[in-house]
Formats: sequence, structure tokens, C-alpha cells
Amino acid sequence: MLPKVLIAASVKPIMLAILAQDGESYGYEIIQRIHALSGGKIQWTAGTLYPVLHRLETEGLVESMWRKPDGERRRKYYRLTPQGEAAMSTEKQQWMDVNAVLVQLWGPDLALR
Amino acid sequence: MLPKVLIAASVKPIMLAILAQDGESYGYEIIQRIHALSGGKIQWTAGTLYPVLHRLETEGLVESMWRKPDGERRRKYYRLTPQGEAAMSTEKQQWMDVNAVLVQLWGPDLALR
DNA sequence: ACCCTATATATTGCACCACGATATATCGGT
DNA sequence: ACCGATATATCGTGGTGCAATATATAGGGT
Repeated sequence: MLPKVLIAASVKPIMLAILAQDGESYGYEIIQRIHALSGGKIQWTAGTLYPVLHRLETEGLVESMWRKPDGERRRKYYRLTPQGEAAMSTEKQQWMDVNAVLVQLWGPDLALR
Repeated sequence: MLPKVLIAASVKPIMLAILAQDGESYGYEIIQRIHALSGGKIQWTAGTLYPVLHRLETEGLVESMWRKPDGERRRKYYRLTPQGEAAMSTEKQQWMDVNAVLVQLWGPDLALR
């Protein structure tokens, strides 16, 4: 089980990155996607995901539309806005800044072998 | 400015890693250390650091002792316990698990150039 | 018809956390 | 005497994950 704070820090960048890669998706699918992507290590629940999606929409980083594909159930599809793409770059840079510090502390394993 | 949630997620692994590398240190010094290590990007304040240090001690991951080096002020020095070293390994693994997902999503830039 | 499972979204309440603000104390330099 | 740097401590506020709960619908088995 991953610590709550680590989930909290990664949920936004991961969500933005998934939407950037997939073009558009919806809540339930995103939950399965991250589960598969992480090899089962990250298991978001509905109580985690939907509030985040709504927050991102309020911030103008994603936009949503209800749609009902033929023979399928109606779903609320999300896609990135231009601001969302910009936000993803920022989040990526911030994550990498912190990651660089940790890599530095954990040792020069990368350069040396 | 880094998001609060990212600070929250990184403060524990970074603190444990600093103590693992330095052997022992104290609050004020750790603040300067992380500032330098991150090139000024991470700026912990006393209000951030001391509660974390106390929490780590309560969890048994660090131990502390007041000491007064000759000609210097008294300081509360911290060092890792064996449980602290184990916790650092766990934190490292968890961070890398999440990082792997992000790297995967951000693209195969590393392997290709 | 009935039930069960999977799919799909939404909300509430609790526990936890960073951190600005604030307080206290000590040292060296001017 | 004063000031800035050093050094530790705590409180209040705002923000967060997430279990629990609620609601709705499609498909398959009996």
C-alpha cells in the first residue's frame, strides 16, 4: 500500500499524463488504466478519482462531455484543455526536480554502472 | 513553488535519506542541506521540518540527543534507527514505483536519445 | 421474472498534513 | 545595548485521500 501523501502528490500529474496520452477517457476507465500501468501497485478508488476530476475541471485543466456510444452506457468523457497541457508540463518539471534530489541522495547508481 | 502535496510526499523519504547519508544532523542544518541539495527549489521552513522530525521519532525511525559542541550552541542531533533504515528502503521503493509510471507516461525519451 | 456482477458516477465525514505565524532562547559582531 | 543569524517548538487553517454510502444501468445465468 502506497502512503496517502504519495498518492496525493502523484494523482494530478498521472491523471493529466493519462489524458494527454489517451486523448480522452472517463473515470472508470482511468481507474483501470492506472491499475494496469502500475502493475497493480496504484489502486485508485472512485472516492479518490471523481473529486480530483471535478477539481481539475473547476481549475479549467480538463473539460467534460456526457456521451452514449451505441449499445454502451452513457459516460462522462474528459479531455485536456490547453491550460491542462501547460499544467502537465509544470507538474512534470516539479516532480523531476524533487526526483533529482532523491536520486542524488540514494546514490550515483545510474552513472556508475 | 512546489505544490504542498509534493512536499508532503517527499519530506519523509528525503529526511531519511539525508540522515542515512550524513550519519547525524539537526533541524536547522537539514533545512540548509536540502536547500543546497535542490538548488534552492526545496525550501523547508521550521514549521514544516520540526513536526516531521518529532513524528519520525514517535514512529521510532530516528532517535535524538541534545549535545553542545565546544564553542557552539546546543543542538538536538538526530540519527536513523535500524527501523529508520528499513523505512528508507520502503519509501525508496514506493517512490520509484510511482516514478516508473510517470516516466512511462511521459514518454520513452530516455531510451531513445 | 429474478438475481448477481460489472460498469459508471457522485457525495459525505474523518483523519492526516504542510506551513505561516508566533514564541522563546543564545551567540557574535558592531 | 542592539541586531541578525542560529536553533527549536507549537498552533490554526486550509487542503487532501478514501472508506462508506447512494444511485443507476447493462448483460448473463437460473
